[in-house]
Amino acid sequence: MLDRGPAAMTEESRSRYEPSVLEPKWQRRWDDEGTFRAERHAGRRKLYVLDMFPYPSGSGLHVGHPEGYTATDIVCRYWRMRGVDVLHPMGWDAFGLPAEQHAIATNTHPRDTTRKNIATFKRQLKMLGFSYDWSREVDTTDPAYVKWTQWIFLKLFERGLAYQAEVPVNWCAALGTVLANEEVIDGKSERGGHPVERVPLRQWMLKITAYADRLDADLAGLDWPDTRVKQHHWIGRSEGAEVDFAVAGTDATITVYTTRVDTLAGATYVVLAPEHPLVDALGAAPEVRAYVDAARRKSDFDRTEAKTKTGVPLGARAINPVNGDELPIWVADYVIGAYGTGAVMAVPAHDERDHAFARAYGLPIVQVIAPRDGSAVDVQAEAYTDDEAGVTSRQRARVPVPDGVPTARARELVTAWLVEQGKGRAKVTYRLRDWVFSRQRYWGEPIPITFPVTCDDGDPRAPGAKVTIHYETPLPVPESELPLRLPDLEDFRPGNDPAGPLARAADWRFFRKDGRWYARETNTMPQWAGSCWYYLRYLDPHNDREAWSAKAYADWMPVDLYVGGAEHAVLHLLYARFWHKVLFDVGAVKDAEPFAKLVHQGIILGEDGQKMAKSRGNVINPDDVVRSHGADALRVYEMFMGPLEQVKPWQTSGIEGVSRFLERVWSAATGPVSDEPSAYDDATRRLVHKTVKKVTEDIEALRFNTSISAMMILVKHLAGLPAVPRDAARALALILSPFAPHLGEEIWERLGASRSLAYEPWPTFDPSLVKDDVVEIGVQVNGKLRGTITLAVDADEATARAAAAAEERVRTHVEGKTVRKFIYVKGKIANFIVG
RNA sequence: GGGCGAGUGGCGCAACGGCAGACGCGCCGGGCUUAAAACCCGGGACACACUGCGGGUUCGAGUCCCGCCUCGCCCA
Repeated sequence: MLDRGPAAMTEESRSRYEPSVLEPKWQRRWDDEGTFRAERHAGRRKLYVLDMFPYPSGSGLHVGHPEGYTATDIVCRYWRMRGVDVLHPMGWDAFGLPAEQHAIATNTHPRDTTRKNIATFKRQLKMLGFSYDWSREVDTTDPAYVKWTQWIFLKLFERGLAYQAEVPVNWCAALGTVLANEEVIDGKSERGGHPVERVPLRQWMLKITAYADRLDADLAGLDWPDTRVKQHHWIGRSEGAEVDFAVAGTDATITVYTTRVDTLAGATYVVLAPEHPLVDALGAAPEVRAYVDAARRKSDFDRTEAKTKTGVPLGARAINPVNGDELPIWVADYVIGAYGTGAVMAVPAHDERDHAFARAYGLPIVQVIAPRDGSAVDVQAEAYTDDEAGVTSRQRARVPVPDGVPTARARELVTAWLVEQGKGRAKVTYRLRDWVFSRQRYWGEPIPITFPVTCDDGDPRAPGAKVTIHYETPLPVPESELPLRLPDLEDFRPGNDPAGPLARAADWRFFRKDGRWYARETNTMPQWAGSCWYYLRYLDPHNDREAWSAKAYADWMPVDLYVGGAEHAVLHLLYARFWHKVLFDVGAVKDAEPFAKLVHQGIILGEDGQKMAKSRGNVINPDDVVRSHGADALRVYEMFMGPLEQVKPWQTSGIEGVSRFLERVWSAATGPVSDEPSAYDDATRRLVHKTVKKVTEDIEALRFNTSISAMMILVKHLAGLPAVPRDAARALALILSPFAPHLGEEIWERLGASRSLAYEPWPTFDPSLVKDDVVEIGVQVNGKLRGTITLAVDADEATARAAAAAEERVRTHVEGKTVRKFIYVKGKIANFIVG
């Protein structure tokens, strides 16, 4: 390995490549000179290149972070050299559970932990030489930032998009906290295995469903990978109908939602969720009570994923509006109360789940759809679910649907009939649910809402005071009072009060205004909140009068390139788009969409091909790699591993290869350099131009691995020359600099420059030098390669044919046969078709 | 079960429908060296076969189309 001892200053080692010396030197220079401060210049193009900002965890940077960050850095450095104004900022997504848990475990304030972690992350990112404009750094936990997150919440609140609702949550009494669905396994807490109950809890909700259509439709205009499709599925728009079933002998009505109203005539029973209000009214039998109680203890996941669906008959009957059939009403927990209407019509002939349930409980199966091609199906044995190929059959109902109508058309007819009869209506539903926006946690943005309080004893802060908080009357905190800061708590534990730890800060929670008492909301925002709009704060990070100015917005938005992990494909990217659209409606932003182009970097696996994890002991630490090989080597290696979007395993031997390449660059560019025109021979000149072309095109297409391979070829050639032409060395320094910026700068300086190359014009290539005059092409006989010939790139067909025919191995395959056809593609191939 | 993506040397991976395996790793041989490391040079030939499997389109398919298998991610 490289010797980094004091011997570094000896005469002999002066010309050695020492990243540990030159990398900090250039980082300091960029800092001191403010090289990467983003500024707009009249008449120039702009480019906003955004990285997903990290959560500053205690374990520091991971080798996965520099992958996307190096890619965007290359793009930024390249376009700056092409004369484009570039905005490339970085910040911290610093609220969140890990810091809070660490705080609980070590009894340190999350603010201190967060500050320390940010310092570590920042040191590590600087060590890698990324060209961020650090003057725009944002921290989601900074009160100056929280102020505007809260301001956006108030905008949502004003527009009726933030509301309170009783939502069943996973409450674990033993842990004294609410758990996420992923934290509940088999009705027990993931940690500790304590029982978890579904209890309704007052929550803040964001009405993202109001934007479902726009979020779906606007995906079409985005230059995004398959993430677009994922979001489309996640939103899950479906067009269906609500159908009203009267309950026989009562005034009650059961409304069901279905996407297959064409099968309505085939409904043979109706199922209510255990939570459905009619269950209490219709089913007093003890076995119904017991069933409903048992269902209450199961999670939605367990209920819908259970292999065998269970249910109990209620005894009551519902009337099918389409044909007057009386259908038994069942209660089954695979129907979820919070979904749709909490009731479904069951058509066992044409739905697999209903079919299984009908078979299990001996319910009738009636076919009303058949294959268009007339082939027979046995719905008693198996549900016939093909919607595309189905047509109505034996509907035997009063609706105007004859047999043989395609299902889609049948839905229109049945829906129209229901509307006419006042027994149903068309309805669009979404898989997307409204967003539960509150957390019963300490380390998050306080929700800027207060509630009136009535308190018999005068001061609600007094221990044991009898306090009524009027949650039904939420009042926004005035904008002038933002930011609403977190109180300093000693104890961050989520106590046995589902209202969260902030409820214990009585002095913070209760306050008096104009002689009346009020209580603050004690829920905090989820970690997503800060990341929903950080890309906007970068535009104008120090503005204390508004979240960002209109001018700053016009200068840089929208984001031209957004790079980050695919794990955020749905939630973060959907939430951010939602907020952006709300801000659009508020008039605060001018584009319907924030992120024009999106790329997900592939994750880096450990050397064993497994996901990196401390428990597997296969984690590569960037600090170690920089210490042993330097930041430039880490950057170049991560880009050389393979395509950016691909999942790739780390190979320590691979980074050694890249290190060798950088050393060869160093010795070629710092060895003998010639200004003699004769030293710049034609072959070298052509190779330089070809390499410039390849690297230019590859950077624009984000194909970094192949541009590095092209530079390796160039360097190998230059290293074999007695003296490297200065212009060739300068070109190399420039095209290498986005990848290995420290090395690029150092060579550039040693070649005689006095200024950073960060804004040096990107080298151009001469198309005539890139094209070879003479090429070697393959010669095939009947499509099989039989030899190669060398000829002028634009040689005509006759010349090519003569040369090809003269080739020894070609001749032996052609001789004695009739050439029926000769195919010649200039510069590509020659092919004899013989018969 | 559904959606999307990917299968190419020992490994990471290259190949506008046109000489498959660029570049790197590893391996083998050689040079330098007393020796080793580092470094430098060279090699993986010829014919046949060959880009997960089976079909198809084409003068020509790793690449396009159809079916299948395996793996990965997301959803259920």
